[in-house]
Amino acid sequence: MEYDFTAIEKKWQKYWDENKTFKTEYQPDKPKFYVLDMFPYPSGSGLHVGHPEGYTATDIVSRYKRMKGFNVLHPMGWDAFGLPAEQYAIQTGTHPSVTTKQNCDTFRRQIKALGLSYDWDREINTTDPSYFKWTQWIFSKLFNTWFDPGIQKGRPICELSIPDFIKSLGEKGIRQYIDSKRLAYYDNAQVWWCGNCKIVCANEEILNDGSHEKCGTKEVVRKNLKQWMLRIPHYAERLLTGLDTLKEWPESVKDMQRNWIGKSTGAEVDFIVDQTDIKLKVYTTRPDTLFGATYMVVAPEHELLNKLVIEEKMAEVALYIKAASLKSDLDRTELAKEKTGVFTGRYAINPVNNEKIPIWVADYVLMGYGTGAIMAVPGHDTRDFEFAKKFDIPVICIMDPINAESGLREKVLKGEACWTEDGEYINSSNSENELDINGMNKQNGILTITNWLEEKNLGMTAVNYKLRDWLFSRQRYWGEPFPVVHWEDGEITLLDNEELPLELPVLENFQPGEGGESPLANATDWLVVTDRNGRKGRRETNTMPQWAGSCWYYLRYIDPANDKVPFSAEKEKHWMPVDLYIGGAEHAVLHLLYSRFWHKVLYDLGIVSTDEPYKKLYNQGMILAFAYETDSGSKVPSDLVDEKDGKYFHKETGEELKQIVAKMSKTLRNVVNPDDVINSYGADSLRLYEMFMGPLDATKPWTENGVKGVFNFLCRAHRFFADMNNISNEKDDQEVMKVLHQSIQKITSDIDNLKFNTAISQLMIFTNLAIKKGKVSLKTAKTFALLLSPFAPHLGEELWNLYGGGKTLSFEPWPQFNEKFLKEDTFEYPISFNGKLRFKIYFPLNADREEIEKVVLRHEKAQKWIEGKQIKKVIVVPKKIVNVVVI
RNA sequence: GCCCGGAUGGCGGAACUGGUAGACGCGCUGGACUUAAAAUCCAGUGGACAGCAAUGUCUGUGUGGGUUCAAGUCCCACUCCGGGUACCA
Repeated sequence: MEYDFTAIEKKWQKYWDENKTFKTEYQPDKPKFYVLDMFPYPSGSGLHVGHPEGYTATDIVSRYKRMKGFNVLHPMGWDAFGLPAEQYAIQTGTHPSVTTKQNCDTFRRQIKALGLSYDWDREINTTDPSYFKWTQWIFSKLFNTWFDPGIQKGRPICELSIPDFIKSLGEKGIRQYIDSKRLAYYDNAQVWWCGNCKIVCANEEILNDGSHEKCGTKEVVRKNLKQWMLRIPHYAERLLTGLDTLKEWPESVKDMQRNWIGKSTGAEVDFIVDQTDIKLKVYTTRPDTLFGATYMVVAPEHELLNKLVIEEKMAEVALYIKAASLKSDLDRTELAKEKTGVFTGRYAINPVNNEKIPIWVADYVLMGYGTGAIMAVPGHDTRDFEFAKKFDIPVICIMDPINAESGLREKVLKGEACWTEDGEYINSSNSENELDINGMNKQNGILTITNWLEEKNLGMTAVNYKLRDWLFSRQRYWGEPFPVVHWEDGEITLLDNEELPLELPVLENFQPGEGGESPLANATDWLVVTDRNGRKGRRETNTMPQWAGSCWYYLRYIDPANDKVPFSAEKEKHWMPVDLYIGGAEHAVLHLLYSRFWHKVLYDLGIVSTDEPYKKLYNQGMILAFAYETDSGSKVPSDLVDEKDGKYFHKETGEELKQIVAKMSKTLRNVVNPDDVINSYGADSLRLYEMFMGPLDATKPWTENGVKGVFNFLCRAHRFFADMNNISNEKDDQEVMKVLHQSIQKITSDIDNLKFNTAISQLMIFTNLAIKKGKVSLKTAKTFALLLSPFAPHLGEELWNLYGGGKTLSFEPWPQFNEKFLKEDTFEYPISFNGKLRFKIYFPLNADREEIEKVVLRHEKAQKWIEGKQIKKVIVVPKKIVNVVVI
């Protein structure tokens, strides 16, 4: 009987589809399990083999949990807004919604061909107005929320109390005050603009060398445009501390988020500017190095800069500011770049010793972090050191690197090298103001000086975060429209909830508007609004970024058809949090941080019931492919490569090539298409292979032979288990029962730990034994079908059906292992001498140490190792090992 | 530079809280079936050495040290590879 995988897979996919086998009903009395995939962007090129990896993993867990009696929520949908469909529209005039629909259809067909147990009735699409209605609704919530730092909580804007001095400013002042507190606000911000494409780009589209990834030109500049921003830094502390509660997240992801949030503790210190009444505030993490400060730097954008500069330096400084403003952030931060700067002609007074230090302007200080001004300590900060060396500014060593190697220590003490580590302070006292930290270490120094600053009212402890406001608008057509009107008098109002969704206008011209505006600027009818009083307004032409839809989609799956509210509160309470979330590591920071941020806001507003959305997170690894390169490192497309005796040669030049592992790419011609794999080996083989390749989180290269290997296993399994001649009425022998129950135990715990590769190897071990035995009982064969089914569901169902098990095995109870079959009464002890294994002896499990020791030492084979030596001791580890130590 | 992660046969990878390294699969070798091949089945397979052989000895988890009766696993130093991030004061 042949393994006709195509027929089997079609048959069961049709069955699941028609019977809605995996439709999830709301059953509050049953334990729930919510398994989520990071939903895909449906690109035009269809599924690649990377997609099924995560999807198969979650599918295995879903099927397993169903059999374990859980009510499983396992949905799929489309993150379908995005640039490619819009660019295609610019080129061809095809509306993005048409392209999007086609792509979704392809993705759905391909995903269904994998036999994944999604509840397709819950399918969502971020471009669907019935979906983005609620994305807009959440935006309104963000707009109408402020963060109360006192209780570290988001609150409705109507609960914001207005200070009296603001009230006295009148309506406009009040409005400005309120706007300055909203989590969503509208303000000038810099964006990337590609002069070649005449389009605004996202940060991630700008490559490290400053070129635009789409067109390759370097005509990318910064432009100042009015933008929507979200005040995510207000939630920095919550987002940070929340990480500690996520016990089932990979440490690496949490570390990346911590780094991204970038909390640092230090002090703000006020410096008086000599001969002025200006106070210059700096932020430093090293207030202990104040005695070593030999100059100060302010960022070119610093608001006090113009007031600071002395007359004679005005022109030079103005020139410098101009030059800096033309540089992109990238130029400014490019490594190995020579530092630049200009002296302002002004001096500041160092509060610890009243010495005058020059104030410079330099673009290595960024306006967006801290106070935009620093005290520079070249002796103990590498950047300041570089700058000081270049401009001949004195370097004072105030910390003796007592543990450094002597040559370096000499240099540091002379100010010829920079030392940033711990040591012992020197030159750090001033008797006039009773400050002395000489001899202390870094930790005490920081503490002492900070206390001193606070006492003297010169500074205070301060905390800073690297996390910046989130630029939340894109100058694009194919995104969620903002439910916003800009009125001619400057007021911004939101649409009423009843007016949502605000749909996109139908356009024929998708070219960007003038001056960096989105194509929506062309939709004049849609754009202009007039209110009841004849006041004219204009809709927002920006749209939301792609992150918006993916920030909350896991909530919509809970109640996808609800048109009254985004989701019912009762159902939300039942299903949340997501129990298992699997996706690529590329979303470790942005998507997961943004999504956590929105969730926390919704939580504060009482809209969701949990503080964190995702209980367990797991990153699947990337699937790579073999590629080939010449000695000089140039890549050779895979179809130009011949293999001979494990070596690789260029088909045309005959040159020997190196096999390397690389990302699949069209240019390397090593892309594997899941459709092809399914046609040749079936979906079960594809699923099984992707899980068998290695640990789920590892990056691993695809090999055709590997697929053949698991295909071969499924053929063997089918040949044996689908042949009723091999299924007997008799009881299985002890060995079969033992391995069967070992398999149940191992596969169960492996699925719980997402170790699918070893679970599959156990299925193979059992199959090998069954084939060797020639017959197994019906009960055992049924158990095997159940164990196999999460991994290879089509074959699992087919066997189950063959054994007369009923309609579908999807809700059959998961097999339980019985300890009694695993019990052994003897153990084969490895006997080692001085740690080296020499031979083995069986002992009954209840044999005591003395007895084992006696038998081992008397054993014939032992004499060889004992002879002429002294037995120092004998170590017996029950059920593990015996080690005889001789000298 | 900084922060993570990794390195085990020809290849992908196993190895519980330190206790028989190399499970399972691929590849390879030999054999059976076949006119032949494919498919299938059986056996072998880290390396070196000795032996006709069963077998035996040595060696072996990136490198160098250490702890331990015992180290792939723990500690210290280093090399290489992958990911993230970068004038964040």
